[in-house]
Amino acid sequence: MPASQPPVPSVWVRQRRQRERPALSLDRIVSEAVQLLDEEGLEALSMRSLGTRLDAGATSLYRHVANKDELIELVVDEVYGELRVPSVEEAGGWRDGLAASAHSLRAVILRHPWMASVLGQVGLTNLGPNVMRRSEDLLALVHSAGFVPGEADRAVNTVLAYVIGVAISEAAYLSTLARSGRTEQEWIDAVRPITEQAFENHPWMRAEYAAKGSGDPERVRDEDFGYGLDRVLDGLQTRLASSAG
Amino acid sequence: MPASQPPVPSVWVRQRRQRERPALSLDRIVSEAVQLLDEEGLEALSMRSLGTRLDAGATSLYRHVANKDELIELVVDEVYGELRVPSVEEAGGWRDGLAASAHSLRAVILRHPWMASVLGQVGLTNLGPNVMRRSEDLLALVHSAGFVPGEADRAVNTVLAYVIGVAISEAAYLSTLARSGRTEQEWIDAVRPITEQAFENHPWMRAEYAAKGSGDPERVRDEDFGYGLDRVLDGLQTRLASSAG
DNA sequence: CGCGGATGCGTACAGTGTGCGCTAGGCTCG
DNA sequence: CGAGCCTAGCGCACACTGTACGCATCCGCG
Repeated sequence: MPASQPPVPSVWVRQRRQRERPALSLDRIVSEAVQLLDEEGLEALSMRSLGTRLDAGATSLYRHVANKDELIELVVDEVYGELRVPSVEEAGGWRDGLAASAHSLRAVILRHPWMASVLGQVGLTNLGPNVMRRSEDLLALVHSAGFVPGEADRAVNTVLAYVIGVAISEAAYLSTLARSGRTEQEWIDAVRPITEQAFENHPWMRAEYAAKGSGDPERVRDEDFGYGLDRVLDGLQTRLASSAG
Repeated sequence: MPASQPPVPSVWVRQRRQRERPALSLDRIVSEAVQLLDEEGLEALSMRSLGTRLDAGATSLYRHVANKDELIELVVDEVYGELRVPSVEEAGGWRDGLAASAHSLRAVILRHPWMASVLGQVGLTNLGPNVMRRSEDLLALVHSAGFVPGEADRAVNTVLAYVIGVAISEAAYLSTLARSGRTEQEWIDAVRPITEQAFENHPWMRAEYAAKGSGDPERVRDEDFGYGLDRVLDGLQTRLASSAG
């Protein structure tokens, strides 16, 4: 018998059933990971910190997850589950349905800004069960609009790509903002001199900057997003009209 | 005098001017970092590995760069410098000019697939000198189309968001493909049974999959990208027509 | 010739993902 | 009821990360 012994070898001392919380499980791991990411951001997620939150050792997680990358794939799919895709009937038309889905996806990503840093790392996002469900619903939506198989997924992907492109930039901005610990207004004030100096030789940018004015930044982002989304949906509608005629 | 001495204290032994390569400089650091990233991917970039490539110690880099995040900001801006934005005259119209810029941006990101993982982390991409130059050119382009200040940047951002959304997904896919060490066809064959089983309860997805057929995957991606880009540009054109009328 | 500022580097520290082999509890089979 | 196995969990160890600190060296100036 090796040298290590419990301090006092007695039944009364031996700690039994110390886990009052339910045992480790994939679900518990994934949902705790999402919470940790939401609260403390991507770089705060380590196997050790996640283990601690679950009253477990770091390496215990590896009984349920092959490695950290796999954990992240699971987390991404979990979050995609929050996406809401209405049926044509609920939405009252394919266009409103697509618009609602787009707004929902943007909201999901902004609710979990770390998604921005992670979306570019995950290869086969498309195979997760939640992602597949939502994709199926989106395809049904655009099919009802009149897009035929072979074109329907192109239509869906056009909208998704736009939303992801916008949301990733926004999320990256909001993440650095959060890390800075300042309010958005403080941040803007701090950056203003730098940007204005950078506009020195860029008259068009200065003009845009001036035209945008000093409204509520969040409202500006919302409206900018809506503007582009309308253009994308217009483009799809044009396509439908011309191929139907 | 402390204990450490050169092995043989003599002028003839002392190594002098051992650096034949030019001294460390920001430019050299950034461009070597881009090369390293292109050749070995994002997770191969460490301060130590980059230092070694430059015949320098890891910590020497910190004389030129505040930290790794700043290095990455610089690298991103450097790569954005590869973007080509034609003038209206060169392109023969705003629409072709925007399309060419979009194709160029996609090509840049696919040439440097690690950009996908990094775009979501970099906050103020917009302040880099190269990014600002390209943005200014893009604004000039859409202004020539008839977009007024306050709307021009929305038009530009709509296109950019679409391109970034598409390219990020593609780049993430291509990165995992590269890491797998297989050819794309091998990869597709390996994944096929999984996807087909996943399509079990997803008839629309199966229909799309079938309609897409088994063409050259790269060509399919190119055409898919072109399809969405046409829709986005259509949407912008519609907007121009209606606001002009 | 001397000196001061810039540049590079060696060491060190805290923290990372994860492979390996042990332990102990719950299950099944005799 | 007992024996054995299966598995979840854990402690340790390893190679590696970003980077703070202080010393050594060099270049250009007076």
